[in-house]
Amino acid sequence: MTQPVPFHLRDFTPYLLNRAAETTSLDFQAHYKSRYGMLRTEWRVLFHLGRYGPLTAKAICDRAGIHKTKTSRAVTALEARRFVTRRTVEADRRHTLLTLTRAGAAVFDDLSAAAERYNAQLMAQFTKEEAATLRRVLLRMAAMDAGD
Amino acid sequence: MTQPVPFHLRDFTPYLLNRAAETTSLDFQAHYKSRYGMLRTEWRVLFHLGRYGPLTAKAICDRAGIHKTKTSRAVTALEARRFVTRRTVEADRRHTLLTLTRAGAAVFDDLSAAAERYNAQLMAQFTKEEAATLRRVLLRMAAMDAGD
DNA sequence: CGTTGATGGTTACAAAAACAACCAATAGCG
DNA sequence: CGCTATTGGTTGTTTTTGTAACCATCAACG
Repeated sequence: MTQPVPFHLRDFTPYLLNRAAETTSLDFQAHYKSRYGMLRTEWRVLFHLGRYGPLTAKAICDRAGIHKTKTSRAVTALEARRFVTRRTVEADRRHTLLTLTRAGAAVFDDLSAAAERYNAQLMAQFTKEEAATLRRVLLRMAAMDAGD
Repeated sequence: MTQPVPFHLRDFTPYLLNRAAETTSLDFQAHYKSRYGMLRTEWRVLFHLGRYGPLTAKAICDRAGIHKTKTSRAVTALEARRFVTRRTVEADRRHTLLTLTRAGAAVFDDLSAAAERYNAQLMAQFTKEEAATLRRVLLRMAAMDAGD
């Protein structure tokens, strides 16, 4: 019972997205993995903290779409490397505010610059219109209408 | 040392790709996971076999970009559920040719139809041009110029 | 106030993936 | 032939992730 016009895997968007995501992430991984021994989740958390200021773990979860256990472990690892510090919010002792240390901020500067360069180089092969369309479509698909 | 014009995570393509890939994959996962208890890799392997005929494990690895250990284990699982059969190629006994059973083919038909529907629904919110651009850009990024 | 229910966050355990070592079969070459 | 290198594939072991249960703190309502 094969379909009349079987559709190719190349036309299945989730598959394409996964392949492209994997390829580009693996490429960029070299930066944070070899230089700083970080995992992807740790890099994401670090980026959020560096870019969007001190945040609670919950805020990172919401903005970055990372599960709270993953975030918790990433923060533990980042803290062990002395890239972030935790501080309990006295007004509501359930929250802990996360801040980058000076060392963490330096890593963020280095990596975010590398990310920007990588991104520029990656997108250089496409036209402005293609890049704009890609961004718009992906944002919509990821339901990233607000925040990140 | 914050950058003069810090760039947003929303502009970092690998991040967007990961978010979109995760969102769509999680959506579609419901189909093969709840109905057939399959894992993503298993679904991918099954799809390749259903769509592109009997293949060796190596061929699947190359075409689908899946590591050989993952493929091996996926095949073992699919065989246990009697969705595929292995047959050693006598001309070169290192190869084993994988084929879908009737049951496996039925699952493929069901799931590929579901995939096509899901994809159509996902892309319905975009214009033809957007969809075409997305496909072209993703194929290029994933370096999927040949095969899948 | 006191009890119930959220909420932010961590920890314990199970599932899956990454990585490396391994085995059997074959190709290539002296 | 016989030795070494390569190839297709599997298995073992360690990391990483997912899932669920848990703890502490606070909000809300009687």
